[in-house]
Amino acid sequence: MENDIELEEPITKVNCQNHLSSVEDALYVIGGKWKLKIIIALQEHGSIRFNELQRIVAGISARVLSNELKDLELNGFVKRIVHSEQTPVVVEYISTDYSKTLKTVIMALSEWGRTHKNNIREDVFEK
Amino acid sequence: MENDIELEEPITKVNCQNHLSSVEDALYVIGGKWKLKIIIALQEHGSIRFNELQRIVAGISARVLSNELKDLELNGFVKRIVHSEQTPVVVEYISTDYSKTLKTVIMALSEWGRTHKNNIREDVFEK
DNA sequence: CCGTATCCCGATTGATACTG
DNA sequence: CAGTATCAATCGGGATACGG
Repeated sequence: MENDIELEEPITKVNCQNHLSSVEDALYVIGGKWKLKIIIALQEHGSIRFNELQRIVAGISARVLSNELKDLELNGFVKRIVHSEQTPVVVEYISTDYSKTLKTVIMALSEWGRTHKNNIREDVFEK
Repeated sequence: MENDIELEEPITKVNCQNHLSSVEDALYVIGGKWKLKIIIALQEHGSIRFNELQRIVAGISARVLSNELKDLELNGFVKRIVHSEQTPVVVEYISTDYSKTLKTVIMALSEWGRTHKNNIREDVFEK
């Protein structure tokens, strides 16, 4: 990165690396097929049990859901609460305050996905 | 379209399915390890050639980059321009206007990733 | 009911080499 | 330079079965 500095857009190139790096960091934590969907389900349902969650996040298997929940718990998005006083044991999952910081991300993605779907239905494929 | 006042339960469940569905649609197109990063690089560099792009999007292989670019072109995020008058052939990739609609998504993700990284560096893991 | 443990398959990807 | 071809390896994830 030495000789192609044209002084045209020096800041842009820095911004690019910043964005790339930050987006990469974000995707590392919330990327993948399921994580955001689980977070959304958790946020909007308040408290959910395992099987209910599996029903809401359509298509996910118990094994994958279990693994994803562990990941999300480690990263502070989910709290796992065990009611061991009951039998059989009841386990609830709730979203944490930290997961609320994803609100703008989720809104942006949701909004974009919605309009994109409409665009496709209309005429994206006709030039 | 509607007010975002936090209501109680009934609307929430509908919103959940809406969000889940929309986010799913979004991730279908821009999900995965590379797509957003390629879009970012393209947006901020204006016009890039293949090998330059491969350098910027660190870690991507030529094969994967080639496939991703085809996908992105099909979905209207990238335009491929071939200058066949030159030898060897020069190919540039530029981002389309449609990819600009992702601006808020990228900003939200980038911003979140940045603060998340800072949080981790500090004390997220100590309660 | 709430998961975990295996097994296993197909898709994704990295490395390398090669072509126009 | 701009990719493509091929192969090997990895990995996410489904199916199933089982234990607490």
